[in-house]
Amino acid sequence: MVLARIILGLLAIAPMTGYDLKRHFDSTAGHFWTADKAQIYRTLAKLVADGHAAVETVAGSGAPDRQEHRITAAGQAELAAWLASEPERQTERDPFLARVFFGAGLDEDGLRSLFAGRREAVQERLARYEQLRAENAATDRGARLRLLTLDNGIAHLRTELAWLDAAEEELA
Amino acid sequence: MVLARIILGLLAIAPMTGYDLKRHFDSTAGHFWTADKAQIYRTLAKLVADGHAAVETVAGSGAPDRQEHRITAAGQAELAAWLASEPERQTERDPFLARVFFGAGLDEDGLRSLFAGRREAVQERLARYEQLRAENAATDRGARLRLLTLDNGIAHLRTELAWLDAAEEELA
DNA sequence: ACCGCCTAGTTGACAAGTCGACTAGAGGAT
DNA sequence: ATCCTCTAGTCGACTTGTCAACTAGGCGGT
Repeated sequence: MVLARIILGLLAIAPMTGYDLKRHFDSTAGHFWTADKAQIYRTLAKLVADGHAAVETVAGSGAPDRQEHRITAAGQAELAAWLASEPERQTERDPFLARVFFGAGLDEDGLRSLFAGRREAVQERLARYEQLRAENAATDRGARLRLLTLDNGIAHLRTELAWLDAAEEELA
Repeated sequence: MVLARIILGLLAIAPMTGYDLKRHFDSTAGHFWTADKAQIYRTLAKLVADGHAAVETVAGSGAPDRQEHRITAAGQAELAAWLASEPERQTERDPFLARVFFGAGLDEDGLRSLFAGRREAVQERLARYEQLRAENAATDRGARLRLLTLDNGIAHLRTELAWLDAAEEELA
């Protein structure tokens, strides 16, 4: 389960609650993984059950109590083993491209709005990533690697925009 | 369920068996969707149950009998409705980038082989896509749209290679 | 004669992910 | 006073996807 390893990785950066993790998946880690909060909490429980993480309840001042999870030595070993293992093969799944692939079933207007919607979504994402990019500096090797993945996202979003330009021109 | 719509779309191009569909997901449609054969057969059964597709057993000459599925009028309507509906938002999930994100947990050699493996996988894919691209001509609007999605894959793979160059140089 | 591969499909057990509802207190706005 | 949002977490039902095993006949090679 990749999610479990990613959570371990995040816990290795700093101890966190499920809520914190969810925010990471919605921001800093969002460009390479997404996760439902129910799934996050269940995975955290499993990590604790497996001895890869430990919980500590921290009384919240004002806010609810926090269930802080921190990675254990066993978790650290597990994370290292995963990093060194054979990468899982990626399963491409892009519903937008699927729609384009069958786009012959749409009229000109339908296609146009399909592309327009994509363009908007991509631009929005790109703006977010560039913002993030500007806010962070590559202080050490870890930060540099994390920024590299963000640069990867940015590069692909730009490629997508360029492809949209070409596609719309070809269909015009 | 996106898979059901994609299968409908493929059946709209030509009647097919589950086996044929699997081959499509492993080749022509592989750059935007993948599917397990068990899932394909179950989805086909559901499409038939919903009246979106009809089965016809064709005696195989030599080979086993073929369960040819063809799209029905109701299926065609369903497909058209999906194409015109709001696109589902994409869930980015890239285990390779996840590994890079936590790459600080790897030594120089580990990182190098991670990138090298990715480069190899990307180059292989790119070669396959370019082969496919060369084999197909844009005869009509449908074919042109299908080729556009392939071009999308090619563009992103090239971007990935360029990013790998930059990343390896930065880490060198 | 036997092995392995291709076509074609089925089944069961599981793993992973999604959705919505629900609890609960604090703080801010109307 | 009431409502909304944020933080924090839990639960159940459900959908989707994955893995491995299994059937079964035909074809080609050794």
